[in-house]
Amino acid sequence: MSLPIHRWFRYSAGFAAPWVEEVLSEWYIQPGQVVLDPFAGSGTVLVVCDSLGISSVGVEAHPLVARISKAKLLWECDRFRVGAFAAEMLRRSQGQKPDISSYPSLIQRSFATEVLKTLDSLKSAWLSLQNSSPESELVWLALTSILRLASRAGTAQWQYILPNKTKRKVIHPIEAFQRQIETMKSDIRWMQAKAKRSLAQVVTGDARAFAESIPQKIDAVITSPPYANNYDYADALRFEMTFWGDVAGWGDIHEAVRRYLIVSSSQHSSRERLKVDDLLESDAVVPIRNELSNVMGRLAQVRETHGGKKHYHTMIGAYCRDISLVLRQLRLACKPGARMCWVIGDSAPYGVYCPIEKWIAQLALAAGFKCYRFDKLRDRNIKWKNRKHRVPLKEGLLWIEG
DNA sequence: AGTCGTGTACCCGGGTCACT
DNA sequence: AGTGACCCGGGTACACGACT
Repeated sequence: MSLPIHRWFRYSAGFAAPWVEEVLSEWYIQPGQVVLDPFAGSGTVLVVCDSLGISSVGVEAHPLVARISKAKLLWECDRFRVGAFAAEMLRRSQGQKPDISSYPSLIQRSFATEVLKTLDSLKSAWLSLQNSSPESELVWLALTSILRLASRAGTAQWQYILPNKTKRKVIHPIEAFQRQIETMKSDIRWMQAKAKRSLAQVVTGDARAFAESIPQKIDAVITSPPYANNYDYADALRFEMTFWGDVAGWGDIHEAVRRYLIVSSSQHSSRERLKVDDLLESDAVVPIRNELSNVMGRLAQVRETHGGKKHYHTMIGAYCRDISLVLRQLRLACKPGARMCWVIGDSAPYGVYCPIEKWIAQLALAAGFKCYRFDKLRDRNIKWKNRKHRVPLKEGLLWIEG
């Protein structure tokens, strides 16, 4: 998070930019070739590619995350215009009459009254100035990125907002905003010294159905899908989306975000009332049907012994189905002989082990890729004493070719 | 050089309430 | 009283930087 441009928005996902650079170098990816990330997130792969003069495409289903990555790729703009836009916005915010009464309780509870008034004035000023220019979007990003710094609410592990917990270090919104603008101006200058223009394209779309929307044929893929049962990505930016009025409460999140994401959380599968039989009948899961059916059956049994009745049994089925659909899209989008690197982790909801890397590999072969190799990076589920089960988990790199 | 505050791709749910 | 959707986290340990 300390690298230029990458630091414009803290998003709890992804991999390190230097590692992406290493992989591209190992593969001898050259300018003229095209790199794809179907789970682009805040755009780390795309920013690295830009810095190397390599064309890239990112697909991101989360509308706000996609907007953030698009903004990060506006680094070729005039940094003085960014500064001028921000200055005008600050000036105009002075004259605003803030009205914070209509903010949902999540926002009300997360900020001191005066802080929220200041943020509301900044927001109103931005809304009155906004246009389609790069500086408009970059200043939007600046304001979006400082919301948590200015919030008194605790940021839980994995960046869930905990409005009932408070944190000590709260930065004044104006100060945070100005600092962010300066950082962005400085990073724009840094990047413009490295590269002439952005060669990246972000598609706000569903990874399960993107192939038709990108004209280029892909040489290489670097990506990391959501891990099964690791995190509800639709919840990740609920705080920011609520501030901007994109959603009013938890209930809107599914409609606004989650239904576009691949199924990886029980919140998703329970909301969609998925059926075991429908999932197992999907031809996308044929290559792993026996083992998947076995695991789903065990999960369905085990859940009866738990109080919460989480829908892990359908979650895992839908996860495999969706990953399979993504792999098919990748086969359509990639050139023959393309290389892929997937950063993946396995999972064991209710202690029932799901061999995710094995399943993804088998689904990749069925989708038409030729071969694979898995390199374990580290063990997981070893760190805590209070973990719910003792099933060893891991994270690693799945290299796929063909 | 200790202490404190804070964040971390931890891994995993449960509580509650409206509605049958 | 049973169910499930919505809402909101738990409990833990370690690294690291800021502050005594």
